[in-house]
Amino acid sequence: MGISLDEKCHGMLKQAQLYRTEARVAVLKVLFEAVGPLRQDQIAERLPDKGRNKVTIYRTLESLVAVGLVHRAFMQERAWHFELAHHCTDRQCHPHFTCSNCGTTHCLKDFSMPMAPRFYKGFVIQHQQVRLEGLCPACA
Amino acid sequence: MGISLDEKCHGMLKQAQLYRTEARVAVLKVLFEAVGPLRQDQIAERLPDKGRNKVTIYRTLESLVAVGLVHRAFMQERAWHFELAHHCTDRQCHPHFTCSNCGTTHCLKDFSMPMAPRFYKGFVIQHQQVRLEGLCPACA
DNA sequence: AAAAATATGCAACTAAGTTGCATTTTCTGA
DNA sequence: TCAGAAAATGCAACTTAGTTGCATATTTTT
Repeated sequence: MGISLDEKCHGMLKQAQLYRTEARVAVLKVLFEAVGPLRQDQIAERLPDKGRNKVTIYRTLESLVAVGLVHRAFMQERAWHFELAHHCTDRQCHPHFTCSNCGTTHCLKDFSMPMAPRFYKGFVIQHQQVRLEGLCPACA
Repeated sequence: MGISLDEKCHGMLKQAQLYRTEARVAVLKVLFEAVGPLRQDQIAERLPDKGRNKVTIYRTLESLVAVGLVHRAFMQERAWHFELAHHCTDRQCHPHFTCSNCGTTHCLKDFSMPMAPRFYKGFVIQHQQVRLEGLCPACA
């Protein structure tokens, strides 16, 4: 048996040299359990402390993004979506798949998208992000 | 010598069965001349009629998006960015490149990104969108 | 040229996110 | 182990990006 989710979150915060606050641990745990990127309000409703102020949640996310533990995912919906960065490499974030039928978004964590070349007409390509659309297994 | 930009825009609107209004023609022309996706306010300031209401611009863009002449681009920013759809195929929008140094975004119109497979673990992949980051020719 | 269809502008509104500031919590080191 | 420094939290007020309802104006159709 490995370490608990709590311990894992504590370790991540320690390593990032961030204060271990209730809000940070709780937000990390929510993101660990999510199947796809979440908005602030979706995170809020999954938090144990229901009355948590939205400013705190935004600032918590901001601090986690700043140290690279969390990413802001695509924003096709007018709101930021947050997710753990642990399945992303330096050169590529894991791709996201959005079902055009049911609308849900999945992280394709173990899918490896072909990479763009490193150079193109004077552009130096360092990082790529991919968004896929189609039908999810449930709707296909 | 080919047809003028005006005539081109008129033709596009006719084909899409949209009324040919000053706002639509002007917005299309702005998008034709842009080097990358633009926000509503960036479009507004490039319009000949400076006092054009933002609601009109949004509704104009909405109608152009509805008929497929314009796309909302895949960007990492809080505001929507619009661009002509004429370099996109059914399976893929042309990729966007954002320079991490100067911040400008370029449409890589003739760049052909490798495609994702059509099927993956039960997902049917119909469309892909790619965002690249790195250094643009001017900053590299 | 009149009627029908559609687009425009205004004011007021909403959703998502941000800022300033006073208070509370977390960490550090004597 | 506790005092003080550093950082996080909550509140209220604000900003930005986009939307809605409705009266008026423009475009197309007949």
